[in-house]
Amino acid sequence: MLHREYDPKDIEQKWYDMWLKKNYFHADEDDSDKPTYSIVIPPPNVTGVLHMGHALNNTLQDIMIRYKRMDGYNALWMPGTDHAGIATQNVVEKYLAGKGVSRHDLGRDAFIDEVWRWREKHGGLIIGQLKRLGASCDWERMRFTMDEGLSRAVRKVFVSLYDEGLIYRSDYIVNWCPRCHSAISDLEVEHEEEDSFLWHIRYPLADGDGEVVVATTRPETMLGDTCVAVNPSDERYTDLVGKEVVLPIVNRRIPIVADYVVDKEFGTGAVKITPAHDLNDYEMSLRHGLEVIVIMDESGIMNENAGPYKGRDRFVCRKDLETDLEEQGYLVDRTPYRVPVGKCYRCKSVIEPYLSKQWFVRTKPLAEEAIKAVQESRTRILPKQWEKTYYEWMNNIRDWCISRQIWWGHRIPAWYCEDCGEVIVSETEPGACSSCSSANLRQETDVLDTWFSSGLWPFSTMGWPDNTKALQKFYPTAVLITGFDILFFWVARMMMMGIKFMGDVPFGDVYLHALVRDEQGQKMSKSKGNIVDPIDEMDQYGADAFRFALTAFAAMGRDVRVSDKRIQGYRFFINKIWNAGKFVLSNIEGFDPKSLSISPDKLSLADKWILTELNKTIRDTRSALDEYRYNDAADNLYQFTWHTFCDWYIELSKPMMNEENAPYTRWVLTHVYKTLLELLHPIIPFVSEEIWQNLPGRTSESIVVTQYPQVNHELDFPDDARMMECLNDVISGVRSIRGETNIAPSLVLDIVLKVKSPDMETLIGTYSVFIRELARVKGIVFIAEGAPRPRKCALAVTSEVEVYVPLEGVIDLDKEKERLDKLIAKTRKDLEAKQKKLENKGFLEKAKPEIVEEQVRLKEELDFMLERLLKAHALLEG
RNA sequence: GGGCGGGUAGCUCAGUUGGGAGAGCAUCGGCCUUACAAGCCGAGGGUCACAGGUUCAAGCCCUGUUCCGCCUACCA
Repeated sequence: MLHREYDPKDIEQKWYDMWLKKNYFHADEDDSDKPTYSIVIPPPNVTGVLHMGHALNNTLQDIMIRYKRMDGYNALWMPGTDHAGIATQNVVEKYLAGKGVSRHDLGRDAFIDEVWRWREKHGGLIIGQLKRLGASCDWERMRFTMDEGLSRAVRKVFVSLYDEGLIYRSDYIVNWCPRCHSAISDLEVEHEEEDSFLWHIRYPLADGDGEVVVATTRPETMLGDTCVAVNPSDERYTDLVGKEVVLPIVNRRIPIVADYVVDKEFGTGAVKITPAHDLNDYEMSLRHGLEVIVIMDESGIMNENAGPYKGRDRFVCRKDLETDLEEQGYLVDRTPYRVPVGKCYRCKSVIEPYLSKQWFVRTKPLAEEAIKAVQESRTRILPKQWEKTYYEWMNNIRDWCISRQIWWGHRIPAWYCEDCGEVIVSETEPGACSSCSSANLRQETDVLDTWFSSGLWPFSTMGWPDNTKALQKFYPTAVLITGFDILFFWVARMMMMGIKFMGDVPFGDVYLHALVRDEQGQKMSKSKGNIVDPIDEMDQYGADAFRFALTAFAAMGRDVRVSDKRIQGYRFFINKIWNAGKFVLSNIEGFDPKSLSISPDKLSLADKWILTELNKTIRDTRSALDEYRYNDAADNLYQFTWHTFCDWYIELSKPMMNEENAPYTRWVLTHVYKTLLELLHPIIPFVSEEIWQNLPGRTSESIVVTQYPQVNHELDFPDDARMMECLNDVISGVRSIRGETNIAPSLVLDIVLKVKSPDMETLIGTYSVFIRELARVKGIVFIAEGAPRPRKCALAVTSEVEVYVPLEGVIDLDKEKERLDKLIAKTRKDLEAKQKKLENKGFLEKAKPEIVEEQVRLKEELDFMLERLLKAHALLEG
């Protein structure tokens, strides 16, 4: 029996524990009977806590996995966490700072030990939260990107790409975060426009008179200038090319060169070139063989090359330099200017383009294959509009900087020979130099970008590089479900790596869901203070209501806005389901559905109707889930549960409970409700299980492993369903009259029905109990089609029936007139539009015949209604 | 600069080959009808951003305008 009131706290933990105990979530690679369905989880940061994005993402995955598991698939959901290099290192460093210790105090090995300890202590948090949400991952397969197995995969891939020349080490301008003390990839830089200035600075010619004025947004970099460039076709400067200017303050002589990339229109048409601190400038320096001068250290502090500014922070230097330039007459102008500023996505520090030696992946050849895979539909990207974005990025892909100057991560498997300088890249530590046999080797201290290891996730988690049974069984995965924000970071890289090392795409579908925003559509962030905590939501409304809300929000390709109000609305929905369960259970005590054999002749019209509606819901829900139309699935189920099953069928079933066919009603009631719970289970696992376990006629021990509902063609009665709709229309008609003319609900009415055919009269006669109970009617009198209409009645017209409610002594005549006036006006309007359409020759000639036919039918219906309404109105007067 | 998405009821949003404008919440009126007042019954409310075009027919397709949001970019 169910508790009187639904309380999520009573049931969620209980069932999750049971599911784990029964090992339902485990997918067996030796099971050869079932078709396979697999998903790998986007691994959350090991130090992270569950946020709304995770909640949405994992709810959507869980829905697919539970659906497929119930539907007979060998369904694997591979779980795990990501070591999140920079993020985790930052967290642990902050923790240590609280104790007054820096990572340098500890040293590399001790610090890494500290991070592992941190992970032991806090790494399980988010996993527990996923369980709270109901995630049905195969937990015994839990992986971590720093596990020995996955680390082996990383080394193998690195060495293999290096041997092929697809990984190389080179000096290049990278995005340097002076706070993280590391290079980061292009993707990890966030661009923002900020108010700043454009400085115009005078560079005097070295010999004789004259000067060149350059414009810059970063004046401090002039300390590292090694030339001034102009466009070769710029006549203003033709004579100056080849001459030298003197760099103010530092008094270095630098040449004026001509280069085609210089924009004549911008500023003065002359640009200062700082090869060590700007990508364009660096590339230009290669073309012209220029000197390269690094003027800052790794913390963004000016170094000895900055002369008098040595030791000052880069922004302090900018200010001081400006003052000095002005005092010495070099500053020509300073105008307000919007500049794009790159910031570290982790710590928001301003990124410094910085010349350093880094490791890169040559991505072009990998990207080509990844593009082809999507073009050939071996992988589908959904919603489709993201395909273009994917192509765009892949086509313009730049080499990927994979080295990070931090400690927490996969250490790059490269060693340098201290004697001969040879670089040895190897999966295992080499004993001696491959070139000179020296044992004097030093390992690379850099670690790899975290995304390098996540890029291998779909196969490294399954045991690669060993050719495991899991790989054979579950690779490629069916779908990757993730947020669009990591399409490049992660999805693109998995595509490249999967194709390269497995020879096959990592997933058949990529479903990209939207980002979760707050009610105002703002991105959630700690600084804005608009974070909605999923755990709070679950505490307040229960995991099921929360999941259902997320599912209903997840319209394809749209932002997801969380609204407390809506989540609460779905909490009420769960409550509705619960109460319906109480109703069902209280009416089937001692009833055994298996004792009955169901045949159509035993079923009432209402039974046939609800069974037909159920089939439709099964069809719609399945196709919605198959196509990742989550909100459609949720909406369909919501509509059917509340407004079809509860509002109508349960009410219809009440009077049937006392009839002789009551057992069949009980059967249908139980069957429909049980099926409904099964349809809902992937979305609301806990409450569906709780109620389902109380129902009779179960054939498995848990809803988790019961067959997902299939359309039952033997219990499909579309014609009967239409008849039932007619009856419902009569009920609605009476209710509408009641509502609008202020008839007291306690007043039981007599009505007169005028029907089109004797068949209809028989049908209504047979099921008049429905009308009597649901519309609160006592006497029903039928009159024939040709008979005179009763006077002084309110009228409701349906497509098949005219419903007369005698007014005298019952209702307000004027109210009814008003009501009819409104109806007449509306019907007239509809009719006019319809008529116009049907008088249009073009329509009759060109529209599809079935469309025309339909329009004619609708027009006739409107004609019929209007005529009745007008007559009723006239009769009111009499 | 390039690309993408959006502007539909007071609010938040659905609307799948072009063919009767929808939901939830809010609002108004009436109900303790024995599963549920976290509920039931009834009702009101929209020139589908704007302007053109294609079509017999446009919220939906095309063009332009405008306003928002996001992604991307080496114009100092």
